[in-house]
Amino acid sequence: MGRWEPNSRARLEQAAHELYLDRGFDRTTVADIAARAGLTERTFFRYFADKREVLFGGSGLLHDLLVESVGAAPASTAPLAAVVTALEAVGDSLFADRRDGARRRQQVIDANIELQERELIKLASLAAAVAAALRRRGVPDPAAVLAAEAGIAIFRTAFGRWIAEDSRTDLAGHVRESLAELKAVTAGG
Amino acid sequence: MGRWEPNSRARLEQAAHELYLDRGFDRTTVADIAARAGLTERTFFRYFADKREVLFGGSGLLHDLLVESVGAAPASTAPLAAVVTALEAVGDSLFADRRDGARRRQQVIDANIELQERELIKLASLAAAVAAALRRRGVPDPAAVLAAEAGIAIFRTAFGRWIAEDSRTDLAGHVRESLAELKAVTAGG
DNA sequence: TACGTTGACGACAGTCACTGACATCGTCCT
DNA sequence: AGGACGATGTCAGTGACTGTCGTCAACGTA
Repeated sequence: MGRWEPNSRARLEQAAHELYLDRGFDRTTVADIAARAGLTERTFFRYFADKREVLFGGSGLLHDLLVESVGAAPASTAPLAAVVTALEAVGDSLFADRRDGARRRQQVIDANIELQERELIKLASLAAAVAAALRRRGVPDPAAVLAAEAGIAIFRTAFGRWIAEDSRTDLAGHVRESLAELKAVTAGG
Repeated sequence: MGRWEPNSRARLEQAAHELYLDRGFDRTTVADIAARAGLTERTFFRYFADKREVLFGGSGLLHDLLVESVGAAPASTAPLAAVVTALEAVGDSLFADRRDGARRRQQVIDANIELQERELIKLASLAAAVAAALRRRGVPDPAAVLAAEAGIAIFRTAFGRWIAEDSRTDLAGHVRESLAELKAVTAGG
């Protein structure tokens, strides 16, 4: 047995989520989080770059899976189709049984501007990574960026509706709907 | 004559821009800025909510003009067309003779992640305002958000290319090009 | 002219996020 | 046994941001 309780990182994450949810993000200090986890402030910052990052630990996984999935599409697939197919697959495999958790997380983020800033930059870096994956498929530059950006916009609106709903529809369905909406909008304008 | 030099806000803005540009954002303290402007740190925070906000003073103007311009389009205009037309008009009238300034500003922002976060949330709030303006025109909700989001994506890529170029093309031209690219991408995928 | 009010700023103390340097002590390896 | 290692604690520091109060010129008003 080690000198300390195991799973420090998970304990910090758990403590932070709980405190953010009931006190709100800006009324919980890092010292609070560390104390609840039975650790010190300094240790918190060894696991998380800053107070916000606790809520975005899963974004790396989404990032990797999305890039991989875009790269794996048949060579003949059109750029936006490759992105949307990747979103459907990854979204379902990653979020299928976690809607309540996602809802709570989003509730915390929606209540705080700094957290929204962090979320936006994560999404922007996701878009950049998808654009790079498209370029590797031979898609030239303005198109690659725009297809990636459009894909992320689709994902955002789809995710929002998936979270807002009570009925048991899947995320992928919302993604397909949002794609259709976007196509209608760009065709008409 | 007042008890102090006039134009405190402008002096702080000037000092901040100069320091951000040559030392970089994170190696200049608010005390530095205030001292160069002949003021105190406390006064800086009376004019700017935080250290980043100094670089985003003009965003309110862009916000208002864009919303007004979207609202002023003929009722028959399609959503995305209204947004893009507004972007062309406002972009030209607001940035026409300020490309060098915009370039320097962007250089500072691109060098610092916190500033990119702030820029992204400004753009997101711009998109939200445009979506609201579209809703006032009777555009239903998924379409309004997607058209606004698409418009902002168009603006971002257009602005990026406008800044990167040396030749004297106008911003509106880049906006039209980006729109065409997006249409091609969404039609194909 | 005297006097009260206001507005812009300074002074000061305090909180909190975040960092660097170093100490501590189980665990593991030889 | 003994030394290297890894996870954590301790401590001191910087800097962003806030609340509170004091100051003083300008301005209006009696």
